[in-house]
Order: sequence, then structure tokens, then C-alpha cells
Amino acid sequence: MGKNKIDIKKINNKNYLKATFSKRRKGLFRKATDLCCLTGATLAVIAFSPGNKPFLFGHPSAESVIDRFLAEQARCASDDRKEEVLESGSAGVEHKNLESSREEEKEGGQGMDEENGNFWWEEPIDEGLELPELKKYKSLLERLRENGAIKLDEMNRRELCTKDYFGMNWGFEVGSSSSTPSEERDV
Amino acid sequence: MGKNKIDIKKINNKNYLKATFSKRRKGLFRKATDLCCLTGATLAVIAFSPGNKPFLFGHPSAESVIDRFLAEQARCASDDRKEEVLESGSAGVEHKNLESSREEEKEGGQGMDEENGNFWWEEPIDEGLELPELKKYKSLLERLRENGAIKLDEMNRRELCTKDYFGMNWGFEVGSSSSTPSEERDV
DNA sequence: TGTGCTATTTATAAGGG
DNA sequence: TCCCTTATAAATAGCAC
Repeated sequence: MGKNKIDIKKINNKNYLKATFSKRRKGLFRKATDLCCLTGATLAVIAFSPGNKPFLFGHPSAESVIDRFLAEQARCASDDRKEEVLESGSAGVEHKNLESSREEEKEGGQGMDEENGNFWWEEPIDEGLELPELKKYKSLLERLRENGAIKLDEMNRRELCTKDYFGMNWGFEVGSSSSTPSEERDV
Repeated sequence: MGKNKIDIKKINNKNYLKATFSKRRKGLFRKATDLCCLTGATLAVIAFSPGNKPFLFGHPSAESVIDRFLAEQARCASDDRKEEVLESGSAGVEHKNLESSREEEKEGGQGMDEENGNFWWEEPIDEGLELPELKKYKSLLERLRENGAIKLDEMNRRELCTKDYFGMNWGFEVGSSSSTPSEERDV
């Protein structure tokens, strides 16, 4: 999609990497916008650049979509609780909190962005951040998947993975790891 | 992007709507995959089709990305706590739980999908579901935004919104609302 | 680093099976 | 409903500022 065809594999050149992330992240958000506009789908995208800058897209808002996802996870997990007893102690508490604290359902114009837009595009924090990832929901997802409630998307599994998407190594770091409050943009 | 140019606005024809969601959702996930493969970005996409079926994409996994996002939110909020005292009582508790429960940091092959893939594409639940959306994180996001830690993505604001993305009404429903355990695929 | 400019590659709207 | 094909619109790689 450009003057030359490129292999979809890890870019090593730092500058090219940044430029590519910048361009393609915009393209991804544009596609997400189009999808929402065309179909009214509820959609969220969370992205951390190679420089660990977070980017958000959401309709009607990123958090609402995340919350809905977490709530559905919780609901499905509790429906499924008859079979597995949340033995690992890694989930359940969190989700019960989530479920019990749904005070307000209304869509009031709390964080709406445009007059009638309802989209959020965000480009957060400029500090090098490197927070731990929590694993609480993993067992829930796994349970759902094993239970057949969640199916892997075969289209993507086949069509995408067969190209040569998996020839790169992910263990790389970009520029300053987390100590430098850099000013780099978009990456 | 096809035989004819189409306006990026709400599709009303149900069949066309479904077909379009199906195609474009795949395209979106493909773009997400490309972005991850090229740049190593950490990325998650959560989508609910017009028929309320959830779809997930994530690298290294959707939940890990969501968790990281929530954790960063929590961290930023607590850093910012000196100025605003969590007065609205809508957030804070949840996030403190999130922070305090980060037991394991390791990336062990818990939910890895392919031998070296690390991607997840999922196509969940076949029931018509309609869960409430939780609002807990909203005030946090708002605080971050007001604080300047989160910046709106001007590119998207301008370039995308100026087209005619905002001429549709979102209050529509597709097929059965939530009572029919339909078998429709991908939408 | 950000913006623009093409030449090309991709994505996809229509339509058919 | 989904897959395929084809014509066309979009996205973007490589450059130049």
C-alpha cells in the first residue's frame, strides 16, 4: 500500500517504526470511525505505541465499551459458575464489584465530545510509563473460551496468520524505557 | 473503496448493514494485526456488532491490554489525587483494587494462542445480550483529560469529523433486541 | 517531527453463485 | 450466509520539505 510492497513483519529501524506507527494508528482509528459511523457498532480501541504512549478510541466512549465488556465477562462467568468454582481466586471479586456498582444507566452527556459526535479520540500521557499488567480477567476469558461461549475468529486465524505475520520477535524496546520523560510525539 | 464510493453515514438496510459490519470488522482486525506486527504495539480492540455480538482482538491479549489501561488510569488518577479528592465517589475504590491485586507480572504462556502468535481473535457469545454499561471510570478519564495528561487526538477530531461522519442517528436496533437467541453470524 | 505528494498496494462495494 | 470476482476508492511507503 505504497510505492513498494512491504512485508508485514517487525520494523527494526526506529525512525521508520515511529513513522509507521503514527500513520497506521491514524488509519486504524479512521477505520474504526468508519465502522462505527456506518453500522453504529459499539467499539473501543486501546493502543500503546512502541514508546508506550497510550491511545484511545471509543464509541460512544472507550470506557463505556470497556465497562460493557467487563460486565459481560462477569455475567457470562457467573452464568458459568455452576461448572467451575472460581477456584484460582484470580477473578470474581473484581467482577462482582463491577456488577454491584452499576449505579447509573443513563447516557447523560458526561464525556461526550462533539455536539452530536459521541466519539473520543485521545492521546494520553507524555511520560514514559510502564505499569504492570493485571491478570485478573484472564481465567475468566479462558473459561469462556473453553466453554465454547467465545469462539476464535477463524477468518483471522487463517487468513492473517498464514501470511508471514509471525516472523518477528516482540522483545524490543524503543528509545528510553521508562525513566526518561521524553517529549517524542505519537510514539 | 469499491465499485462505488459510499457516504460514511449510518446504513439503514439491515442486510447491507450486516454485510458491511462483517467485512469492515475483518478489515479493522487485519489493520490491527498489521500494526502490531509492524511496530510491536500493544493493542486491543473491543467491538459489539449492531446485533450486540462481541468481538475481541488483542496483542498480546485483549485482557492484558485492558488491564494495563485500567492500571495506568488508576495510577494517573492517584498521582493526580492531590488536586481532586475523588469527591464523586464514582471511582477510586475499583482502581485501588486493581492496583493492589497485581500479583503476578510474568508473561507466562497462559493464554497464548499460536506457538509464537500471541494474538487473540475472538468471536464470543451467541446470545442477544444487553448488559448495563458501568460508569465508574468516566470521572477518572475526565480528570485526566482536564489535567492535560490526556490530549484529544486532533488529527482525528479534525480530519475525520469534518467529513460527514456525524449525520446519522445512533438510536436504532437490529433485528431481535435481546430476547431471541438468534443464530445470525458475525452480526 | 510533521506535512504533502504520488505511485502502488490494499480494502471493499456490488453483484453472482 | 458466505465466498468469489471485479472495478474502484482508500490507505500508505518512500521521498521531499
